Amino acid sequence: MFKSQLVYKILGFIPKGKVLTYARLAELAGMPKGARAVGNVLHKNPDAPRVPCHRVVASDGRMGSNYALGGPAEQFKRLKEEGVVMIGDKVDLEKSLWHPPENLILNLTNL
DNA sequence: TGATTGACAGCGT
DNA sequence: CACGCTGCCAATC
Repeated sequence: MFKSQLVYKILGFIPKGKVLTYARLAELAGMPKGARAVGNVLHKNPDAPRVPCHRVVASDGRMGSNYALGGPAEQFKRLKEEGVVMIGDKVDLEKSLWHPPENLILNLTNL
């Protein structure tokens, strides 16, 4: 059972206009220190089309460098269109960082 | 089975 | 404030 699957699932739960950092995503996936692992998993990204990776940003609020859908500019534009608050060329994590509901966390734990 | 990789995070300089 | 080094985890070769 690959944890990546759980990561993808969580990504699917992220509402429009909100983003999640790799660290937070990793934490939700059960890897408190596995931000890198998450990145690696997404890098392979066997389910690229069904995974909104553009809603995943780094802890600084910046997006991934080797983004696969068309580059950072594309991701940036898309986030902006979704309603994500941007500060310069970064994301305002204070306002656009998704706060996952507890029931969802319990659900993930149950998985 | 073991070693290396890779879309990161955090702290120090 | 910007840049660099180290630590971590899972997936892949």
